Amino acid sequence: MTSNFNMEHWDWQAVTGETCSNNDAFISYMENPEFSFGPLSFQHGDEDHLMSFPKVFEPNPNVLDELMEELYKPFCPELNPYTIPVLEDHAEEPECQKQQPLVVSGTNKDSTKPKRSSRKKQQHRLVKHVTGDAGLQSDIWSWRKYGQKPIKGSPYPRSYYRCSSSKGCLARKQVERSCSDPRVFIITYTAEHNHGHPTRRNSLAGSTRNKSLTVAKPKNLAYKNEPHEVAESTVLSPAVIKDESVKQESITMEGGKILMPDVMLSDELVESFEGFGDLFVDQFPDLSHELWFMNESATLTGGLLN
DNA sequence: CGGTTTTGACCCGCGC
DNA sequence: GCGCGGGTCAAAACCG
Repeated sequence: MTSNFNMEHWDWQAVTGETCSNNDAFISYMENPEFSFGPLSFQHGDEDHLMSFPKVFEPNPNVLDELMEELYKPFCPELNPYTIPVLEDHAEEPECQKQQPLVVSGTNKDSTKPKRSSRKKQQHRLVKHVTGDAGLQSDIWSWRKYGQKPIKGSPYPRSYYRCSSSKGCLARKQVERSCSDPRVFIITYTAEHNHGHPTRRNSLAGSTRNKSLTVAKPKNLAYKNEPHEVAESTVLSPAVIKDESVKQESITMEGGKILMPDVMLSDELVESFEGFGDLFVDQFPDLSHELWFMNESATLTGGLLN
């Protein structure tokens, strides 16, 4: 969002629209007008699509109708001239980081526990490419890291996170650096949140330790013959994990229900909301917690940049 | 105290 | 059948 863009010029009620009543979609629509992110992937029926917006776009209130049409196109692929089909496994992804199908449930140490489902059962996956050094973004969900593994062919390990916003939530995400562009982080989301957006984040206790980001060479036999020099880890500080800059947002559309796996807010958007809070709350009292989130995001951003 | 990260071990699918 | 590679578990340590 450019600095001369005034959020107050927007007809927020119109942008929300009657077909977009939930908060998730609303926030996404708020993000869309910026058009500053790259390709936008989304799913419609069984097909994945990739849509590209202009990199530079300065919304003009006078063309709101046109913008509205553009905004709704992600959810109506047949209307979107930018739509192109994409492969399940992120076609442009380097070979070294193509993923195996994911496993759903836990281990089988205990025979009473449910067995892992077949890896052939491809779970629905959403892939985002983000940059961690450009703008700082926030992830509304709370994630708890539960594992990290070195990836063959990539100098960077992959980190595994599960949603800690709600117990029993199956949502997971994987974070890894792109081996082709270390500035780019590849975030893969699997499963869906079975709960609404948290009205507040979980405690940050234990999440702010300041340890070295380097990763010890794995001792697993599987890697004993591999000079796995981890020069720069995929491990991010918790704040960075929650403040990735989104280059690509994924949207799932199933049976007419719009599912937002995650909502990433641009730093420019956060800036736009400075001084806009009162107006926002007046018009959307139900979304006041989102505003709280954006304010916190701005705080996090400042803290990281200092 | 309740949340997190770290990390070695374990488990499983798949290719050979 | 075996080994590799990737995903998860769980104990320990850490943090507010």
